[in-house]
Amino acid sequence: MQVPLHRLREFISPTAVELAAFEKMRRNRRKIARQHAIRSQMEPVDEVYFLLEGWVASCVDVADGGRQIVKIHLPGDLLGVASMSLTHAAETLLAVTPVTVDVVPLQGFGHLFMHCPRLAAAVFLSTQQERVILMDKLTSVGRTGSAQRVAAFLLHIHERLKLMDPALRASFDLPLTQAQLAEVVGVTTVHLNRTLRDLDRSGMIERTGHRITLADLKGLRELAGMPVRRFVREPAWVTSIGEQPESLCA
Amino acid sequence: MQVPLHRLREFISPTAVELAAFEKMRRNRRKIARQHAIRSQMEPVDEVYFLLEGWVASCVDVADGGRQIVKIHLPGDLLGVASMSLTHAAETLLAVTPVTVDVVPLQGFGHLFMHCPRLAAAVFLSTQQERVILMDKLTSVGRTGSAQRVAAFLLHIHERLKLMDPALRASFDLPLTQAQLAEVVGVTTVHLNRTLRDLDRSGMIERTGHRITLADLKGLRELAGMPVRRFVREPAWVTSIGEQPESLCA
DNA sequence: CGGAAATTTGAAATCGCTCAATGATAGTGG
DNA sequence: CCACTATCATTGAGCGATTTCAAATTTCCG
Repeated sequence: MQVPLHRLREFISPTAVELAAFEKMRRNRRKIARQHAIRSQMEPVDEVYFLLEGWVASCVDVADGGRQIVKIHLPGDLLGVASMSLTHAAETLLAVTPVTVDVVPLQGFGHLFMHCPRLAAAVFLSTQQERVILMDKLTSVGRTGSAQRVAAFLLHIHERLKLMDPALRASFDLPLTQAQLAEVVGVTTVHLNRTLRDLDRSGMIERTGHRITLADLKGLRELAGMPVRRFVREPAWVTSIGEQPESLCA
Repeated sequence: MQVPLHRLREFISPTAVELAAFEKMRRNRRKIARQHAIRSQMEPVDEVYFLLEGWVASCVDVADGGRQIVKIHLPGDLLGVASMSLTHAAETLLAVTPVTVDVVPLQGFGHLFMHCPRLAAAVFLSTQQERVILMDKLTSVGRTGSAQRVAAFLLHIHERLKLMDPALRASFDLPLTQAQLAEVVGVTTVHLNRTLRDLDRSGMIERTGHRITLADLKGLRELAGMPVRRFVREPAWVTSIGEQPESLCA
């Protein structure tokens, strides 16, 4: 299987040794059927997951029975990392499509983090990126209407799919049900449906089954109104240990 | 000045050497007047900030002129860390009260991160905690009404103030204007005002100027409907380097 | 082919927004 | 210390966006 390592290479260029260490961290492979949970909210946290194939929704339940999808994960993502700060998982990891993950025991992750500073920095930067994405999402949901939220989400997913496949055009498969899409953007299923219809009729998107075409990228970006984010590459502070051998806190 | 280090001690118990290294990281002290920006959105990122005194709002602007407050920072917080993944800042750091910060150059932060693995792990866990808080916030804003959101926010701030001062009772000063509170919970100023009035009339909170009393904690928690989060202490994977001397990725 | 899940539409009710105006409060300079 | 001014808090009324409830249609899967 082709291992999707593009997320690992997004902020630094790992050495062969580092890549090998990362590979060694992955343990049992696990396959999960569509609509099944990889790990449920409130379960004790003792592992994270490396997503090889499929789409995963990260869901937070609320008392009144509803739930919010706070993140759609694509291959290459590490799942469940935020819950490492908790004794019990913050989120349910739900397989939106058939999914393949590698299980990463916390011990393995921790060992890597403590002994491979550049990889630790790469993971750290990746999670700060997730934080920025969450901030933008919160802004989108808190301050804009449903059409703008849908536009923002479609553009976001499109960007991330392009990171996996730079040849990707304006069309892509969106394997989410409308109910799930509604949970992502924070509206009702009914209202989401109408919003999609309106975007379709206005010519900004086209739909054929679960295939979406972003027909008017510029218009969608204007509509969404979200700031453009440019991520860093190899920031100066991520030094190789060789450059500064002595440890401050041994 | 009393340095608020409770956030640093939340996940691990730092050694004297580690504390000293953390102290050395802080540089110029800077004072910022109420309603002034510490650092504005879109500015190049070359430092983060350690908040000593005062409250800071982390704001994301949208194209239509509105903005979302994605985080209220209290003393002890590191500000601007999420933007380390970007070339230009994601958020404006706005002083809600008169504020004192220490400037931390990225180089200094990076040096600490690369050479003090346990401190790096502590900072990492702190930022994963922030991610969980953002996920919960997104859920609150995406799936619940204004009264529930206000309840969730007040409870959250109350918890965090108690972390600073364990003796704190049900009353506290909330130095935010209603306009800012509205930007926090994602509603209009007008609607926020009515929501506060309703919570007040229903007896769940009391207000005297900027002093808030959470008169019915249980009722507020039930109303907010957010899951309870318990954070880890000294997780097993955070080892001292002495225990595992050889580096995997030197 | 049959049944379940997903999509789509209508109509009425509710929540939150906009616009507009009035009171209260706090900070500032004389 | 007071007057002045700007900011902040509060309320009303009407409008618009979104939800809720209910039902019909389509698609998907076994």
